[in-house]
Amino acid sequence: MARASTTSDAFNAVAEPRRREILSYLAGSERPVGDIVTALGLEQPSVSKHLRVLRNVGLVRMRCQGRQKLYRTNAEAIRPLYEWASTFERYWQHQLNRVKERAEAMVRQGSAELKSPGSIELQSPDPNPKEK
Amino acid sequence: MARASTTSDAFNAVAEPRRREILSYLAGSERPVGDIVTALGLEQPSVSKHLRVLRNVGLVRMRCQGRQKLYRTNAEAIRPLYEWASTFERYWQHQLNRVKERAEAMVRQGSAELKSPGSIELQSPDPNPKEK
DNA sequence: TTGACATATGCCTATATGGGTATGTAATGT
DNA sequence: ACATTACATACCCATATAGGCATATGTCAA
Repeated sequence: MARASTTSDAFNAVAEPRRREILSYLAGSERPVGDIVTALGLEQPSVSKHLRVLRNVGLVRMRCQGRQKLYRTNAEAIRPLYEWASTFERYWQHQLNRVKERAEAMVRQGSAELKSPGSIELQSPDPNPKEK
Repeated sequence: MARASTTSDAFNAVAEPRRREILSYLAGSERPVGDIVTALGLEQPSVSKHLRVLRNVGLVRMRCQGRQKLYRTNAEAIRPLYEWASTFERYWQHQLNRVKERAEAMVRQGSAELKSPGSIELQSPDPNPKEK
């Protein structure tokens, strides 16, 4: 079978970069579709489709006002993502400690294996370092 | 064009439910592929492919040990998701306050529009309530 | 070397998508 | 009524899957 439908859940809906941009843009204040089109530089039908997906999973709410439709992001629907990610918080804290400890140990024994003890790379570590 | 590649970033990789399961399973301790297969009840080639995707975006690390390969989730790579989601934290708190205020106002004036003031639905609100 | 075990890849298929373009529809203006 | 504005849909197409199955690769054991 193919990939799961983007309309299935927030995780899939948010996997699309443009939809994340839309969500950020619509956070805080409601806006008509046209504003999104000009703000993000996308084609109008494209925006409509993304909004459709976002609406289906509850990530945005819509309200009609005359001939325009005002959208705003429903932040509440992002919470499940937040909670899932925070499940791993304790683990990345562990990793932080492990790295720090190893770094300090190396510094103590004057090892040159660590290039710059003051700027330990944590944001984008090498995906697959040779361990041992 | 089609949807963005799942190997492009963590958001896409995590959109797949099975991959989320794998990440949870591999959080905390490293495990050989076989364990994942039996634990999650997936086909071995399927697991290998998911691991490949997860590795490409840095969500898991791999280490060889004899004829097995030990995988563990790299929690650090989940942080960007966490941070993105937490961007919306202030908004869902706003919504919380708004709902609470309305609820309290209704309770004060004895309105019956709110069925049960004590259990305000926040987790899965109606995606598109008729506003006005 | 031969064989068993642990994983990774290759290949094929059905499907879901996102972009682009054209068109449908509803609301407002003249 | 007619034109215009603001969106939503329909349709077509190229593409990236994910699943299932067969097979290749790498490692250890006898």
